[in-house]
Amino acid sequence: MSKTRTAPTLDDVAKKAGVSTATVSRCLNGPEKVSKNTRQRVMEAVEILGYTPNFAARVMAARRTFTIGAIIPTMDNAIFARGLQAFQEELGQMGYNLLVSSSAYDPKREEEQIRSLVARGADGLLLIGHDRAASVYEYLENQNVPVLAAWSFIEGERIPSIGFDNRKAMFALAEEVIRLGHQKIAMISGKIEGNDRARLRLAGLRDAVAAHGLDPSDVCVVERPYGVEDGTQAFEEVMSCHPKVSVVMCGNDVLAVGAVRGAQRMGLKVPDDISITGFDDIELAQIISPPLTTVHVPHREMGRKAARELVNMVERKSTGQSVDLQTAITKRNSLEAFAG
Amino acid sequence: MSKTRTAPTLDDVAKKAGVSTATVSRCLNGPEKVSKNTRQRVMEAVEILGYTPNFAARVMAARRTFTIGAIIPTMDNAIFARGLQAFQEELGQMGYNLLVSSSAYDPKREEEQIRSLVARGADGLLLIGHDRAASVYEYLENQNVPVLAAWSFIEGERIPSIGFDNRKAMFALAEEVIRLGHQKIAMISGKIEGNDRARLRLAGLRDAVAAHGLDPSDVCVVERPYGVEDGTQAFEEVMSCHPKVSVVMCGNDVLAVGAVRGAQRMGLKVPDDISITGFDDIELAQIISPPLTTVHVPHREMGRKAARELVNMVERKSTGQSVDLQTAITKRNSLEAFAG
DNA sequence: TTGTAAGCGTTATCAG
DNA sequence: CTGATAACGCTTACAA
Repeated sequence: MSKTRTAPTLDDVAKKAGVSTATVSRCLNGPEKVSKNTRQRVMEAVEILGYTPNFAARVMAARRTFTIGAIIPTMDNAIFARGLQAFQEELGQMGYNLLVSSSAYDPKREEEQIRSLVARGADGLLLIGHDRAASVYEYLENQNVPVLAAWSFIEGERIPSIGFDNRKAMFALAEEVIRLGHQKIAMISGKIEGNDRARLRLAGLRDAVAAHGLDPSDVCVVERPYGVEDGTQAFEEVMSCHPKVSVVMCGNDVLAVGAVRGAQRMGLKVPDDISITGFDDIELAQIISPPLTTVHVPHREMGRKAARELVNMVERKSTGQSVDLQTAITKRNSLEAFAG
Repeated sequence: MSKTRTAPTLDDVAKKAGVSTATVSRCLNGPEKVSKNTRQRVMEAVEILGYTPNFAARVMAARRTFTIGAIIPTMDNAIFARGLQAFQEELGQMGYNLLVSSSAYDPKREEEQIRSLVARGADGLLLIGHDRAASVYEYLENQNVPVLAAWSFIEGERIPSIGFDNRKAMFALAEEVIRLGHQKIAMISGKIEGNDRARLRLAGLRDAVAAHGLDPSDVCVVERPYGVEDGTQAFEEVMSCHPKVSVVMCGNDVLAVGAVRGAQRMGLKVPDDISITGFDDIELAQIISPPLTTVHVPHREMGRKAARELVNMVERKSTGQSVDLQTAITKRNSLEAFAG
């Protein structure tokens, strides 16, 4: 008779309170639908038993979870942290929970996580960016789950997006760089496969180069996975292959921080000997010295707006409104006029 | 008749394949229990329909989720990121999923999240540290869910822990500080309520001060929520109230980075005018200049070990083994001998 | 206001 | 190897 104890159920509560399960259920969900007396008895029983409703059962019966799933490329750094935090806060205010998974920038993993979150009954999904296999979108449509993309605004994609124009943003920064007299430009980009942000930032740079009569094929591009150390190595590679480069534009601030460290390691002064730019304007960008000239992204606003829009979609109040948030160039000290 | 399409179920698959639901279920779980022919037919149907098993239903029937829940104080910075990443990777290898929530360092929120994760059927829970209301532990025992604490090793607590001795670690760093001739010491601590790591780090500092014949009530302590800017403000406060302080020991690296910036803002050179120490040895510690002297914590090892132990507990192969990981002082440049 | 009972989509037991 | 069928714990008409 050493049966392992099992969590109490609705039934246990009902028995202890001397009512039906339906009544207990009502107490818990819409307390106003139950007389004060019974409610008190029920709540007491709940308290004594330490009852917590079984989520799976509730989901099955109610066909709603009030939870939103989000899949981000990584939680190993700050790029998505701030926006996601705002996303979660806003969701919380609207009575929704957030479930986060990270895909480690791996499309396969992302697909698994999407399926897992959907199977778990997420009422809606937040995804980062647009680049993914068509089959994923088909699956999503089939499952009839509202999905919103963030961190990238692109019109005419299969899902609406609350984000910003990565191409335009990088274009603007590159123009500034060129205006400052730089001609030999290198880029350290994140991995481009399945990553429209990286892809479009590079495209934006090429646009600007071309627009100013320089040769786009002249810009030296190195593609790296994500991480400070990757940035450092990439920087060293760039400088050894192309010593005449006067500015290294990085696909994000983390790579840029790595690049700055690479420069320091090589005994190069930033920005005197070499300019470096970032993208995202995470906290790190101001902390490193020299502080980074970078593209400022309205992370928190994006998170909040995405939360509101996604919930609207879930509640069928919207079919998906995209919004193009404005970015801005934040000038700090890592970029300077070409003195060469 | 504009019925919104609904995700396909086991039943749909069974019909399409011309078999019973039981067979489909077997196909999906233990493929070897089904003849090759039927399996093929079933898989085809699954494919065509784009079927994904409903997680809630599965959980209800199987009474297992193969998911582990973790509640961390914040995802807004790197302190827990690295360890958690390792935790997730290890879980993945063992066939488990991870669900993460963050409590924003709020005990109430943490309790909600615990209940939510348990209700969601988490097979086991990872919590950070030990300080929480007894009622929480009672609830957990009542629910019969294995729980493990991390980031803090304390013997004799209600749950086993895979972590390190925060008190001892800070004691060691403080001894080093004192050995270097510092006598006027200040501490910028994280919020202590419900946070044993913060509490014990402060205690460790006081231990060391007392052990060296200094007056513990002489150390100026300011307690702050978490964040770079909090560290900066705290630093300014400390220096204006206690200008003779020669070293500011911070409860974690984020606060320390803030403190360094505060010093810079006040025109103080670190470490010439003032020494600053951190705790955790996150990536940021090496990036800031001067790089931080801090306590190195074996984040990844902790994450991996915690994953293995928790899964053992879930699978009833262990009743909970604690482990005390070793920390070490990482000497960089933010701490120097007292020159006054 | 409360109770009864029919699902919700799986898995698992037991026959065949 | 396969098929019925009984759980699993909850919500929600529908009745009372």
